Amino acid sequence: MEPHELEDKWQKKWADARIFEPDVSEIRKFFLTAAFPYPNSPQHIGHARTYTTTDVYARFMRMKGYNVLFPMGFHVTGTPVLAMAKRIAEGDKEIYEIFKNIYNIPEHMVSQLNTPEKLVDYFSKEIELGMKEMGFSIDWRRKFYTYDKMFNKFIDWQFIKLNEKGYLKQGSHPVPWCPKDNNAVGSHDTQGDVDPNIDEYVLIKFKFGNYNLLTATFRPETIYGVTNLWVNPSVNYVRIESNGESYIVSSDAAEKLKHQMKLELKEQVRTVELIGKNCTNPMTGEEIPILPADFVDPRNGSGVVMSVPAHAPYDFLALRDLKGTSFENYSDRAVQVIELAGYGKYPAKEISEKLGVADQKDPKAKQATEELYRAEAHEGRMITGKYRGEKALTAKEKIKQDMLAEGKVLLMYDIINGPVYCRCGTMCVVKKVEGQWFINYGDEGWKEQVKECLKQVSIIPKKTIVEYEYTIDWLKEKACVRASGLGTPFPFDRTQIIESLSDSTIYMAFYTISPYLKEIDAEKLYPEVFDYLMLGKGNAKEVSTKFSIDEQLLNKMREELLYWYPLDSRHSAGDLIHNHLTFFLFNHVAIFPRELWPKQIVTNGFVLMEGKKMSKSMGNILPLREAIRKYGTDVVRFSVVSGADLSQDADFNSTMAEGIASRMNSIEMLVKRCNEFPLESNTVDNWLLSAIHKKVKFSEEHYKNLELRDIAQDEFYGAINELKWYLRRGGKNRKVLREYLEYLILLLSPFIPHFSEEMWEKLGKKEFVKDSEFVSIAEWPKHDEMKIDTSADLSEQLILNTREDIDNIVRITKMTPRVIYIYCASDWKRKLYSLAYKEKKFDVVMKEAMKDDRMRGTPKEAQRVIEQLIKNVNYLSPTVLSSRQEKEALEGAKNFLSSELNADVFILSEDEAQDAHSKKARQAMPMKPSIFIG
RNA sequence: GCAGGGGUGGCGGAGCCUGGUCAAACGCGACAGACUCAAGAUCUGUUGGCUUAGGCCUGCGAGAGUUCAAAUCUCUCCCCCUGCACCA
Repeated sequence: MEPHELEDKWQKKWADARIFEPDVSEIRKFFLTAAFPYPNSPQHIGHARTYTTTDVYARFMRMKGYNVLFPMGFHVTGTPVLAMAKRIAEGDKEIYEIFKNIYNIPEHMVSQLNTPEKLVDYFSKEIELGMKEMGFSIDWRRKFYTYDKMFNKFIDWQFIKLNEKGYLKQGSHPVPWCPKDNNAVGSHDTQGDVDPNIDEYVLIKFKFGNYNLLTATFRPETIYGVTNLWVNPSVNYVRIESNGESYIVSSDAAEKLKHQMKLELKEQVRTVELIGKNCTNPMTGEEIPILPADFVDPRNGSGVVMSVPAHAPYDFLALRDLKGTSFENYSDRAVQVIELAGYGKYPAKEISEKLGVADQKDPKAKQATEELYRAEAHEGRMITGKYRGEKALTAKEKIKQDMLAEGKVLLMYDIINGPVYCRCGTMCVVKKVEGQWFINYGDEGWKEQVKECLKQVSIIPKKTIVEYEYTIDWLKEKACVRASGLGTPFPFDRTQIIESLSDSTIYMAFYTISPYLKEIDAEKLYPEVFDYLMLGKGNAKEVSTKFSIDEQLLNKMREELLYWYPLDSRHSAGDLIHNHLTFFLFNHVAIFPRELWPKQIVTNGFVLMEGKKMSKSMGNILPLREAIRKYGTDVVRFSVVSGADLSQDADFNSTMAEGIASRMNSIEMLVKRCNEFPLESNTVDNWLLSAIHKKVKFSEEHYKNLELRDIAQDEFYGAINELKWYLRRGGKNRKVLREYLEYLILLLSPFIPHFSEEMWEKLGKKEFVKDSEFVSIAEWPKHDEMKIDTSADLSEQLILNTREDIDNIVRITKMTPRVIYIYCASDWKRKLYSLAYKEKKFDVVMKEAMKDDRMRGTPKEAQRVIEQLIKNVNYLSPTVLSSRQEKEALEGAKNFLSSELNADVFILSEDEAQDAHSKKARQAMPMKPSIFIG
């Protein structure tokens, strides 16, 4: 059967039997969720990693006997789809190209996706189909969209709760802004998808007559070393008035400052009115000149720069460049502010000369600046001013605060990776938004509780715990609303929309009640209703009467929540630790009682495509549904989760995918043929049974810890190799094979469920494990300790070693063996082996050995054997076969060896060796028989 | 800068927490052989160097140390990747 027929067949059967639609029951539950998708593009194989990991886990837990709930919804909050719909409506070429070439959506379809709703509808359906084709065991009855009315009411309630706790606050906040669109811009709003980076300049007021020149700097601590100011003669400067004061800045800066403070634009100021005149350093009171420099960029900061030639290479260079002009007499002045090991009094000069920087236009000036700034900030110490002796970095902050308090400076935000342009073509600025709402993740008491919570959450992989700890410490106020976007209006200012990372923190609880909420008019979902449903406040009767909602329904929902919550496992890619997953903890701690806090978080790495990161620009995105069509669901499932350890990136490539398919094929052949095998037993039978029971024994732990890669290695690739070896060794026992396969299919079922169902069906009535209509809900097998057979394992190991040794000899001697004698070591050597394993010391073993009559007879030989054993004392295994067992094992493999090597094989014990062989035979050691090739 | 993750055979990638069975799992690639008219697929073997008896040597970013013994532990250094927010 074609993979796709097979997939359809089982997906349909599962759906018909509703085996993934759990309800409240007596059975112990397991509730797990994966981060829901944002439907602004088709999902690719990378998205499938998290969901497949979750699904494998869900399927495993289901087989372990849990009532498992794995729901899914769609996150349609925020601005990207808005921006996308707008671009489509406007006929933006670039987006049409992306849709056509990368998403494979025909052009006539694209033009219809011109509203956010249509886009969401299109992509969410596409994604849902993909998830269904992947065979994810999702309960689709619980699906919702975050712009559903009922969800809005839920989020409304959440924010009312946060406010009650005092976790919401208002303040001002700088955001990247498009002055034309009058809107905040994210990376998806900018040309080339650039993410604007905002940094803070300190604007220092230098008194100039009745005005102030405003210089912009990142290094206010160098104020003590200012020798002059710089203005660019070819730039337009203007006078502005704000807060009763008058300032001079570049006209570009004035435009930007408009968005950050109230100001009036006054007259132009010609640079000739400035250059050569003096102004006053507000810190030192010193009079300093205003000089011309070309490096000053009017678009950066204020367009006026303070010159600190001792520490700023540009300033030193610009001064030096004045030589030969009328300002020549200013050209060699420097005041040292910071002391730095390895530098003298004039670090900027020293580094510029060291690097051979020609002038202020030389690109090397930038390098010199970066190098010196880094060193000084990190290791430099103040040698002047109030904070003399302190580190430059700490002094910087203190000096800034002091001057702020004294009214000597203003602050200005600027985009430091600019200029960044909005898609509309306008250059973005920074706007200081007043009255911005925040969730105060900086609240110390809250942080403490979250840390408490973290202690009781099982974090997988363990090593990511530090990242959560770090994030909890580092989080501060998080702006939680935006002026536009899809989602829930903010309850305390309905003109604002709650942004997407803030409305997705406790939605897991919503799944428990979402199917029932659909029966209620959303308008009735007042906060008190959720108080009851989520927190058990009040009682169903009251709520029912007050809001005319069916009491039974309320009880039912409360019951669902209490049954499913807390969440047993949360899954996402590792990049969300720094925001979503930590917010998730914060919000649960804030809103829910301790017993409903999450139990586990699992994060995973990404998927690479043929070794490279998938990206639109590389054009190497493999859409999930295309991958399914090409390789089949189970192959895709297997590839994305088994290619790497959980936290590492997995590589998807076609050779690997084909390899998986061909191995599945091998298993299928055996399943089909296994009943044709005779019942003939062979010494290798016990080994195969031992192997499968070991797998059963150890795979459970791997599944629990989501060590999916190990499962793939041991249970899939390992099984193939074992089966191959079994057949090669002449194994052909129908029962043994069936037993192996029945267990194996159970172990593989969470990974490759469609294939497993088919094999489960093909195997027919089970003879060794408990049967079930679907392997997907079959009982997880238990191993039989009795069948784990150490001596069978050792025997097989012995045969393998012997085979390899013979190969080695043949290869080195280049002879064609016609007859092979294998001599097994005597039992007295095995006694020494066990002694050596136990005692590990030569003299102890030797002493013990001499108590034995046989060995006392030939002390030299005993000594030689002990020496050898002690030499490799750490390689010895705890148990060892007896001479008889060894001979039996080899005897059982005689035909195998004989036919593989095309030679007559004789198995003897070393005592039976004669003549020329006897010397060689004496070298036999336990588990390493001596070999004589003739 | 801060935080996190890495540097292992031609490549991907285990192992390193709990030092010895590590010339290093597993896979890919390459080479040789079988099958085939041939190619592909498949199967068998080889794939650091030396070696006519299962052995020896060199090796896991660089350097130093601890140890009988280090890819594995400690220290120093170099290099690479990711994140740093209001954005899903």
